[in-house]
Amino acid sequence: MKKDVIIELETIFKLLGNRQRLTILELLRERAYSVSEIIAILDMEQSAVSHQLKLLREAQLVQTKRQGREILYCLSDSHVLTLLDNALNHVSHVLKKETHEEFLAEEREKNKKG
Amino acid sequence: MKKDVIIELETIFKLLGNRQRLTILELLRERAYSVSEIIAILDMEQSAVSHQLKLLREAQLVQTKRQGREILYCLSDSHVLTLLDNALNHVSHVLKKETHEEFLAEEREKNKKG
DNA sequence: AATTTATATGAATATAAATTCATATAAAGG
DNA sequence: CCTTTATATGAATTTATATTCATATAAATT
Repeated sequence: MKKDVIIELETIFKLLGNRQRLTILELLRERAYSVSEIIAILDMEQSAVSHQLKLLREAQLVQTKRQGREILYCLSDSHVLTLLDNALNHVSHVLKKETHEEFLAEEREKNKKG
Repeated sequence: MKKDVIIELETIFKLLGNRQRLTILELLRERAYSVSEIIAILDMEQSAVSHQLKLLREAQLVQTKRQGREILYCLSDSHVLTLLDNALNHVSHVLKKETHEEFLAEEREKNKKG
């Protein structure tokens, strides 16, 4: 695989690897929301949300359009949705076996014994 | 979406959001490789590879089995492959429009003017 | 059982990313 | 055109992640 593709993959996964951004994307699955709505619904700091949205925008994961005073954010395309869904598949698969929490608990046990 | 699912998603995407780990996973798509093979092929530090493999193992993205002196690593399941493929779809979609590099160049231009 | 080879781990340091705070911009409404 | 409201940005700080180095472990070979 070419290096620039790896870099692009890294970029997009890095973006998705953040709770705040995931939560925002998850919200935007539903419909478009304005920044202030996002802030209110997800109870996050204005500046933090704005910074995160900027990153998502730059990576073309979300799009904006102005509506009066507000700026509406929505998902750019269905690829992102598919990506999230597939990740969910994997996650539920992993969760069925054992949760990350259980795993970490086991690790702690091992360390005590060892 | 439940919080623990978001956390799991975060965990997996965070893992995938790293060039070294992506490159390792990409290699393991082909077949199983021993740690020393991975080190040689990808020209990475032994310790770095070992640390990354540990993370991938803990997240159940890869599995191991001993073969004589060596330890073979392979992908755990097809979910990971699907995930990578979907991400690639998105990436090629984004790359068609414009590369990240071009985008950043544009941003720089904007900043000069503004 | 001592040595070699392959891999893993811990801890320190370096680097990158997130958060916060202050401030800027830009459109809308008076 | 001045003020308010909504959002964005820059820079400093905090926090998380990666890298490196030294060392540990564990199986295989002698």
